[in-house]
Amino acid sequence: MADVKLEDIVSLCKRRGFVFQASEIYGGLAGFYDYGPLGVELVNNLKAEWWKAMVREHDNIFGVDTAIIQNPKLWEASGHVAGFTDPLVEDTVTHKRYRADHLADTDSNNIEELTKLLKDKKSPDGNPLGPVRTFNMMMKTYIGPVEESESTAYLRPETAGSIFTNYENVRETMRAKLPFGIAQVGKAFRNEISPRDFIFRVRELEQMEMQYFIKPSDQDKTYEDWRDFAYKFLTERLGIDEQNLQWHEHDENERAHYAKAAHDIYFKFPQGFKELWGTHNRTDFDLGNHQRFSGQNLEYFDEETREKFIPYVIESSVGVGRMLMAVLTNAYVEEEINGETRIVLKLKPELAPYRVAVSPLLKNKPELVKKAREVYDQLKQKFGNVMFDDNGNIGKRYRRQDEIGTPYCVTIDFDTLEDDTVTVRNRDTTEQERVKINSLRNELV
RNA sequence: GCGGGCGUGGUGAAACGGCUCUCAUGCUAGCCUUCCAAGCUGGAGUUGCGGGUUCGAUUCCCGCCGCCCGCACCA
Repeated sequence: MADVKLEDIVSLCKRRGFVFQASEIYGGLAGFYDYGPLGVELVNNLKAEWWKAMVREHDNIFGVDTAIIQNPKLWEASGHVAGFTDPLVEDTVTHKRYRADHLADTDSNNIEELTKLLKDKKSPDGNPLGPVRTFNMMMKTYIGPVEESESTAYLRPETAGSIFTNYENVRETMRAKLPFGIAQVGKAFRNEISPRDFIFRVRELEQMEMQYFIKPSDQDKTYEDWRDFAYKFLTERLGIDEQNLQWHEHDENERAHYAKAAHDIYFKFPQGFKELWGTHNRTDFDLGNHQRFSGQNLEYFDEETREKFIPYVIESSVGVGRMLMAVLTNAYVEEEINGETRIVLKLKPELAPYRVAVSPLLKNKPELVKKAREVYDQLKQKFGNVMFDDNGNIGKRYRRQDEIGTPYCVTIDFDTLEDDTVTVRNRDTTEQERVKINSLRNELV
């Protein structure tokens, strides 16, 4: 089928209650989005699936949920205060912005030093440069009611930081031995210069991250394993087509300050192949820095070899919003049915906002409605996410469910009253099957 | 942040310096309907925000906000 357009996804999200612009009635706020009733269901399903695969199915991976605001020293140790506070200069003619340290060809972040170095330099376009200014990508806030510099804190720019600071706590309380992992799902905040592409690049995002602590000698094998895990999760658990996925290895220039190696899985978003899930070898960068900055001993003692060392870390990191967008894009299909176009979300049944919709064939026959309500109540107990719909005609209801990805529609007709059977209509094939009410629980999988 | 384009019911579109801003679809109420958006009769719902020009602005001008594209950025 033709490539999915971004506007199709945006329109569907709005129309059907997946994603709304934040503060929409006030004109919105760039880089912020809200999940609607269906979006939150789908997102919760995605997170639950990840948590299950990552935490529940691994004996040696433990979950945490840490504070969004941490001691600011954490971000000094992590390199974010330095790495996020980019010194920028502006071309006074074209108003293009450049990294001052790049133009000056230095590692320094010092404003005075950079100003000195760039004093007689021109921009790449040959124009004079404006003053060097810092641009901090971390969102600042204040602790306490008074805005004093002493009370400055940051909203976390990633969830990984506070996993590292809990490394020792988790190791100790869970009596964990290497290798083991710590996983977290949570919000992070970044002052993106220009948020773009709907929910792809945003200023408030939710991450699903896992940091796997290992012996340095295991780094290559473990790195490979977690790359496999990510790929399998996307294809097998989320049903994403392989043709929509691509591997991308970071070269030296692309890598984050903490990473020795980085592989991303790219997904074919409406705006092209873009980063979805990263696997990084962070080495002992983080724990090493935290040991140095905090003065706390974070070494691991290996009973077998009687050695002490700082564990290496392999990170697996994926954004919830991007995963949602990928799943929607992957599932979005427009197809011909009886000469008309229908939009259908071919979501895996476990992920769909509603597992099943229940309808009486006709609305103006009380005995059908009553029976349909009974079936609805039963299924509701089993699945929880069940919708009742008796508005309009039956075809209209089917199409409505198609568009929100409900895999099954159960219809109660006059035969139901005689023999307790219903029709189960399949979203993808549109075919119907006659099924006993008692066996419905097992059919709708 | 720079440059360009755009902003009209929920969605997708049309029109206009003035007359009740139009259409489709969706939503909704009633009727009808024995399986794929049928039909009939009703209903609610729109010019992003602020200012200016004007007798009068959704239309023209300015600012802001937002969205999309390109550049830069993406730890």
